Amino acid sequence: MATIRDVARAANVSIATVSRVLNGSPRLSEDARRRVSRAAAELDYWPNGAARSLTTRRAHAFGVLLPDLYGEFFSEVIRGIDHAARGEKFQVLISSSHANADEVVSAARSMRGRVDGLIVMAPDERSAEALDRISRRFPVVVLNPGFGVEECSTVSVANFAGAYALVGHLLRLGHRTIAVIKGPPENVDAEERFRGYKQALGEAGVQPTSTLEIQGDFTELSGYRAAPELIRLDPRPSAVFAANDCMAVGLLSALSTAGIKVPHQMAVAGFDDIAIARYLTPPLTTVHVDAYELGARAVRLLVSAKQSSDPTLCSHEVVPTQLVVRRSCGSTGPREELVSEPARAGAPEEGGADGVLPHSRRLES
Amino acid sequence: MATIRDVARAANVSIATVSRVLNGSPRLSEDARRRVSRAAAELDYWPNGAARSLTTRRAHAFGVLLPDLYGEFFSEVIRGIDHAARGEKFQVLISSSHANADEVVSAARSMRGRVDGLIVMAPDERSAEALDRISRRFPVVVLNPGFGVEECSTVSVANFAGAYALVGHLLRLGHRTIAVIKGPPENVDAEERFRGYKQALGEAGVQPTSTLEIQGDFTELSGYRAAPELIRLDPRPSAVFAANDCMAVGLLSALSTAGIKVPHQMAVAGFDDIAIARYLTPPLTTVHVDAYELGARAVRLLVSAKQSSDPTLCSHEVVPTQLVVRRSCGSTGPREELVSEPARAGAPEEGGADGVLPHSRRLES
DNA sequence: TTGTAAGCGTTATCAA
DNA sequence: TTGATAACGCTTACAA
Repeated sequence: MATIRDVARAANVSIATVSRVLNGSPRLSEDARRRVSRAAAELDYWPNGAARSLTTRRAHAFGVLLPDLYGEFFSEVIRGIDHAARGEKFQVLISSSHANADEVVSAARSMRGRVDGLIVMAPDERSAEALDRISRRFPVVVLNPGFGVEECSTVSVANFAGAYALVGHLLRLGHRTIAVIKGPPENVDAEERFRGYKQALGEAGVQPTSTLEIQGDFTELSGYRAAPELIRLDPRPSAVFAANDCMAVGLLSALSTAGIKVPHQMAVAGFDDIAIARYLTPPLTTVHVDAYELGARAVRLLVSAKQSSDPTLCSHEVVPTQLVVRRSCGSTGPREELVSEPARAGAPEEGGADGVLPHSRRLES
Repeated sequence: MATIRDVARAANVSIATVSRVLNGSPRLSEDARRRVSRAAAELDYWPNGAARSLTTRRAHAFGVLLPDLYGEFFSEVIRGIDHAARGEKFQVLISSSHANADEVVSAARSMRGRVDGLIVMAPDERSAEALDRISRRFPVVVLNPGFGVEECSTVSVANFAGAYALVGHLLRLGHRTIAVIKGPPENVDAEERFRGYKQALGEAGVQPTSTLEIQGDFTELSGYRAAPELIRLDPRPSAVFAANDCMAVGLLSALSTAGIKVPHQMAVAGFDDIAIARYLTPPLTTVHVDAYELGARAVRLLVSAKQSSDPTLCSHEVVPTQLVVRRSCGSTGPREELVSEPARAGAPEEGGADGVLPHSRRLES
């Protein structure tokens, strides 16, 4: 493989000149420029990125550390990151499946010298110390941390506000006995969504009832299993808020088997707005989480941190969620205004598929 | 940031010794080992990857070049790659949204020195020359190439076999007038699926009828628009093979609106087995494409190429597809044996969601 | 068993 | 405007 030395030799100049030409430095004779360009093209010279980043101390790359890569959420986050990074001419180094804080640190460690910054999604609440260690060496943006993060920037999902808005919607539809299927106990998203639920009920003057709070774990199965419990309740809830769409899917399936009509006998709402939500029977009212935006903002934060005068300064952003009203909760008196969903950010135009898809209404929260 | 020199100074040894200890070289005094480990820990020394790969000439990373990152297919490919790479202690450098061959080459170029091999999905058929250029500098595995690739290894999806098996299934169900909604004209997956369709019909002695071959473009909308055409046909087809699931979704939606019962009045089948396929009404019979495996195999190929005696030797693998029988095509006489779907490779256990999901039958092809 | 020193392929700082 | 040459931080002969 040709190196800068080979090009220099072929062009009959020094390696310094080759470097200058290739990096577009001013103050170069047209002659040198021509000779170097020609030699580089002839040898099909590809500069070595490792050598370059060793001297310049920048890698033109971001690292991404995730607990998992499974499911739409993570793939959308990645897509947002990739897209934004590409716009900034940065590459993306991915490392996923980190089950605990130690793995995150070791992955970050192995990226030393290869990335200019890190986007991290912490696997659990005990990662605070890990983040601290990492952020001493890299600019770091933490995605949706579930704990207080001081030393680095964060981008979070508006879980609380989303749940609050959704339950508010249910209340406005006239529901007063609203059950909830909670997410896993230690999960921060789950906790925030539950807080939003409580808050909305509290403000509406609805008494909290612990029997209406069913423990789930974000799986379809746990939603399925919640059904008999819900049906048995007295008074039976007229609406159920599943803390994520997967559980709503399981619940709908079980209710359908049990012959309970949705939304007439029981309204069902979810959270996340996964792809299948609109194809369910009935289409699921839920809260849209913009994972793409989460990733894209993280990149922007990282870029602006590098350019700012005080790189240690950190900001905390919250990506808003959107209430997506479909048919699983019925409608308020008069027919609702139907608004088609906007295309996903950065998604390829799907040629007016709007005409095909179930309509829905969106409200930012 | 501490460098190897700082560690050497603190441990009172030479940098060579530090390097040896950190890389686990044998023939070292316990004393040196202890002192170096201690100093490294104390300084929280993180080796510089760029420097390391500059000297060792290996980066412990693979590059991934994709046309897009949108949709389940690509995210599953990435997941397969990431998972397999992690098993081999390799990192993954991603670059997507390449619209043409030039962009692919320039992305590959920018990865020089930073990766040990490349997994490439070519954006179009004119990429052959680009691949040639790239494979002169890296070991390359091409994902699902639509053209003959000699100079590097490939992993492909069994599009032909999948379509052949699916149409065979329709024929066995007694269908003789089977329409097809084709994919975009230049698309290789689309072509292969169409070939499989033709072949199956041909072998069954069914005359090809050009009016049964409707042009689509893989979008939901094109499937939707195919419906009136199909309904108007005389004789009306008793089954339709949509060359991908998106088009099947659009078609189902249109047929439902038109009041045509699926599968009784018209059977519908798709290809890809996207996540929503099993949630459609009725659940869609389709062909499962294992994108995860596609990615994972690419990594394995790359790894084995590096270890083989002749790294220029290349192999061509085909990932089999699976016929997934759900309810959109009806059933053969006696009730079909119902077999639940296996978990996705490498996916987290979803705790027996089998009980919740629509059942389906799978056959490898 | 350890240290010295020569790279790896760039960029950047001097002089010229 | 150009060319030597010294970094950058590491690994690895080769010597000791």
